[in-house]
Amino acid sequence: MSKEIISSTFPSPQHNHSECVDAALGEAERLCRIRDLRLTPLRKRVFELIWQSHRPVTAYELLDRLVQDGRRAQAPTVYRSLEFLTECGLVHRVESMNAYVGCNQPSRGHEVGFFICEACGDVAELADPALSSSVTKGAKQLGFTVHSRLIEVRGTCRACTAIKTDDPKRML
Amino acid sequence: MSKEIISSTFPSPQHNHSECVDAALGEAERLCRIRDLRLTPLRKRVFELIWQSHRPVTAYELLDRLVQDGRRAQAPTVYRSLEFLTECGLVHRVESMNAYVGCNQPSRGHEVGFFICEACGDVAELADPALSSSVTKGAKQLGFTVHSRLIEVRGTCRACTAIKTDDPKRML
DNA sequence: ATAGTAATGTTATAATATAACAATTACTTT
DNA sequence: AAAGTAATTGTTATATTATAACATTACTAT
Ligand SMILES: [Zn+2]
Ligand SMILES: [Zn+2]
Ligand SMILES: [Zn+2]
Ligand SMILES: [Zn+2]
Repeated sequence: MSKEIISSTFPSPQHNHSECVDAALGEAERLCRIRDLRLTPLRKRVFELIWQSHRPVTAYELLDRLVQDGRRAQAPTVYRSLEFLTECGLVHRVESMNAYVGCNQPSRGHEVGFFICEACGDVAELADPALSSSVTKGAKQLGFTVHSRLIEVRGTCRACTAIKTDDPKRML
Repeated sequence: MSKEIISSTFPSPQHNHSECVDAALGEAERLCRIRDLRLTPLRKRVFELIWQSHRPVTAYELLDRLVQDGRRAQAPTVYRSLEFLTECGLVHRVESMNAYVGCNQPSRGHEVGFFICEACGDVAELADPALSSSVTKGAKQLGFTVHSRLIEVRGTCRACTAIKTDDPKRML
């Protein structure tokens, strides 16, 4: 049984995003139930806000939206929720952006890489064993024991390559 | 002619670091001369400070040292020098640490990955075509055009694995 | 109900980074 | 050399990202 390449493709521009949100929320609730983790209303709301798009969102953007909700939120509120969500694997931090994006396959423990479109800002997540093993091989040369990997690739997604016009959803 | 794996090994704990500094400085001056870039006294000093170890150093640590030198430096002074040094490839930014480390092979354009020892803090740089091509392959699956890659691997270097004692140079 | 734990609220501040404009220095042209 | 120009650095202020510390509230378990 060969290892599988698990990838979230980039969402097509016309896709029905509410399905993404529903799926992510359902999966999050299921996982938290199984693992006996508490997806409180606040944490759930932060998770929903992160899933409002496939673009990473910053902590302070989330804070603004919580305040718009009518909550009396402050920075620590957001950072605590983000800590919870990233620790249980529901959300990933994109280091090169200081921002957070929903995980597409939280139920599988995986070494992910991110592909970040510089035209539309969307991120796809790729768990490719070949990529992991390349890292491991590189490490071996150095006599280095790998604990964790961070891979963030910047470029242009298929859709944005297709529309060569200057009408991206957002410039980074 | 097969592509070469270019790697800076982790420095041995007893290595003569002043040789690293001399080599880096010499190379920096050579490159700047060739490319007609201005390695001013300030920039050179920042570069030297970065090379005081193989550990990434933050902008504000550099600022402190400049002030210790007797300069009237402020944050923008440091960030401007860092911008110059990173843009001409003499220094790399380690995104996951908000810190900066000297480049070991600035004369070659390369897609580098960083291996960061969590025990001693030292960083090695690896330019492995196999790693780059794994990224490219992953991208191809997604229909993604790669502009740049960021790879930061955390773990334990050979020396720190060897000394299982709790006497690392520095804990991260 | 009461005690204990986890989560959230609240205030303050640390750490990282940049904008804007002034002064100085270095380079070019005369 | 002097003047003009561009690049660099100085300076002040502020934006952005993140955490520490302690108070309060909500949930659990006896
Ligand atoms: Zn979607
Ligand atoms: Zn795109
Ligand atoms: Zn050295
Ligand atoms: Zn080490």
